[in-house]
Amino acid sequence: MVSFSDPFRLEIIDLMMDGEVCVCDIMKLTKLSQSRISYHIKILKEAGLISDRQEGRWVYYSLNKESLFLIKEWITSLTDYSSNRKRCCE
Amino acid sequence: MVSFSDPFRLEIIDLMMDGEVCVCDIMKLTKLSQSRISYHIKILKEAGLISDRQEGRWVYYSLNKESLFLIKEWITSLTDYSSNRKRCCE
DNA sequence: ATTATACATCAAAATATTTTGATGTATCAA
DNA sequence: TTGATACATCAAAATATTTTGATGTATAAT
Repeated sequence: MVSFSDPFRLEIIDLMMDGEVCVCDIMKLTKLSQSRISYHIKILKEAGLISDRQEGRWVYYSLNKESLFLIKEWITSLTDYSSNRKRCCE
Repeated sequence: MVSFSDPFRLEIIDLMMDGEVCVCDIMKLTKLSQSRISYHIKILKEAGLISDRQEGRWVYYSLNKESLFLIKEWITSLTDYSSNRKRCCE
């Protein structure tokens, strides 16, 4: 969740919408430097948001649908639970 | 989205799960200082994630279900769009 | 009117994150 | 085996966020 906290990471996530991308794809599409992209990729990966698959010299990254689903479930739980606490500071 | 980026904000959000809370509630439940809480509240508010309602000296905060729903929709759009891009760097 | 409570805001300090540029590793092609 | 490509990693610098403690504002109780 905390790894959503950077606008460039959101951009990278958006790029993965329509499938796998490699760092070089992201470079071309965003004009970010390679090490900068690798840095953000690493954070997304550590958060479990993306998966990787190596193929020769390339590493293909894609969204981890399962972890995105878990986040949706968390958000749902936030709003579905309902009570009517009114008082405060008693 | 970017405002989810702090663990204390996530904690505050969780406290709002079961309804309205005031800053003093959050103080008691988290042991964070008042100004610290106000700071995070402000960020959540600016992001549209929470709504506020004043009642006398108290300000009651609650989750903005609509904005949470929009985030869920965004996440859904990330995973629902599907193609089979395979090539890279051509 | 005075005091207390609830919360907001501010500037400075503390801390954390991000960016950069260099270097490292693995794979592949010639 | 040499050189090029794709990407990872690192340390230092740049930048951004967060925390703290003080002060400010509004409401309400005495």
